[in-house]
Amino acid sequence: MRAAELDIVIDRVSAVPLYLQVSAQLEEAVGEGLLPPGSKLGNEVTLADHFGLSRPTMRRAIQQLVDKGLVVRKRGVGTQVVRSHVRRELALTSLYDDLQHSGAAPTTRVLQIDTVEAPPEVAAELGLEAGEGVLHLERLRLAGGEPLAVLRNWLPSWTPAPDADTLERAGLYAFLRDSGLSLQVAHQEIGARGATAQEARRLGIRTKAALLTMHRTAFSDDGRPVEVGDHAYHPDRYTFRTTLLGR
Amino acid sequence: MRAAELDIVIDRVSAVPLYLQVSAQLEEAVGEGLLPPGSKLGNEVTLADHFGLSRPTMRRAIQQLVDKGLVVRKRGVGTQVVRSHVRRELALTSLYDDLQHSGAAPTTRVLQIDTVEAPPEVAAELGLEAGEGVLHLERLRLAGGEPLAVLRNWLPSWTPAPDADTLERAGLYAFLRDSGLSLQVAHQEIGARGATAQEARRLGIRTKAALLTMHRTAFSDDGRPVEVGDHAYHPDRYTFRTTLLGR
DNA sequence: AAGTGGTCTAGACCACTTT
DNA sequence: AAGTGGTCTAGACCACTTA
Repeated sequence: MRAAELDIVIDRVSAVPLYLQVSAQLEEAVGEGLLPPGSKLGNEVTLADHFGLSRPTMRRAIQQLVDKGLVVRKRGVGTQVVRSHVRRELALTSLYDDLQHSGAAPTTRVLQIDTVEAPPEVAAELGLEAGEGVLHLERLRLAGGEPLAVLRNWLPSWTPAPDADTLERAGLYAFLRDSGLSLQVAHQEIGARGATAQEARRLGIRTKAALLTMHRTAFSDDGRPVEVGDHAYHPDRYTFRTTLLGR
Repeated sequence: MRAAELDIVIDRVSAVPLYLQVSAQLEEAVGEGLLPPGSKLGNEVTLADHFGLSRPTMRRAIQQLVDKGLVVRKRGVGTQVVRSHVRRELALTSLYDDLQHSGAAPTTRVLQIDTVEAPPEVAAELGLEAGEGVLHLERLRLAGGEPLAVLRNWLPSWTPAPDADTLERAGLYAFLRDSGLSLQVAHQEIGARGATAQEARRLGIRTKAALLTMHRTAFSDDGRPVEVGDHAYHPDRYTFRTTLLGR
């Protein structure tokens, strides 16, 4: 099926941008197999016309799919659905959100909430003086009752402070969002190392067993660092998925 | 300094798109500290005017920086440089390219090149029948003489076949690029596990020690899968860096 | 009220691929 | 030659933030 034959509904009253309305419905069509791997979408101008959009808007909708790794475009040829099963992308959400969306019934056990002197590296990343007071969180994330990850986080003292109850109900990112702090970008580094005795105990693995680690600094929409995270994942129960784009 | 005061040179004859010319020079300015963390860029309309560009083009240049996690934008406020040291982004390049750019003097030892029956999972990912013949590569990547990663790759039989010499000189991605195969998108999954005895021997670590793993499927610009990679990295010598964008 | 970025339009010209 | 995506322009109107 060509994209032009799809049932795309456009609501010009909605607050959702047109290009997102279209790209979301195209993405759904790819997911449902209405646009099977290898099929062509049809050219931008025709599609724009068909849906009653300008070419830039239609183009932007398609670009969304390119950025997600769902389709590829080639000048002179056209736009085709990538011949692969779709994978969930890596987005700026918390592990809690991720799990909730995948229906894995995540729960959180708060191990510690306290104010500490910022360790030098954390202070540097948060743009604070060494030894300045920061909020320190330590949580155990579980899915289906099984331990999934040990989460350590540091927040500068100007941020609102969550309590254990909030964290166990909603996750850190949701709390920050609800506090009016919109996290816009994060830099993260993914690696591996052996588990410490404490981590091994908490995750139910052997000491020195492989551990998947993620270190992250997240920034609010005014560019200030808001959170440093240092997480350790059970290697059999978590992986990171990303889509890479060339040229 | 505001971006409007920067020495931005625009060459309208160049084949490089204007928005890339501008974003590259802005990125450089951020890297050099001419636009320090927290500083404002100035509004789009003024900048576009100043550089003699239309607003959409100027906007696209700035969007490039947003996508790289260098700046954040906020409606009603402006565009500010993120308060962080810049990190290299995760791009669709080979490990070989990565190392070469960082000046770490990478070398490659080809351990094996042969044609094998595709393992079921690889066949599925390459869109082949199980047992179909595929090219199988096994390489050891070193940096500064130290083993860095064990690289296993599978390519469908319709792709050109590199020889050991080519792989040791240029890397797999460069070879494919030179063969006219442009890799446009890749889906990858990053995880951790314990090293097998063979991997441990090759990387100079202990059996069952932590290993950083990456599994990848790369697609050409016509959407066909071109390569499956299964890599194991020395955990002390390699990490993955990514930038995440929200909302 | 003034300033900012977010979205959308309706064109234009070009580079590349295929027929 | 025909068809495709890539780039660029010159506007318009809107939503949000700050003063």
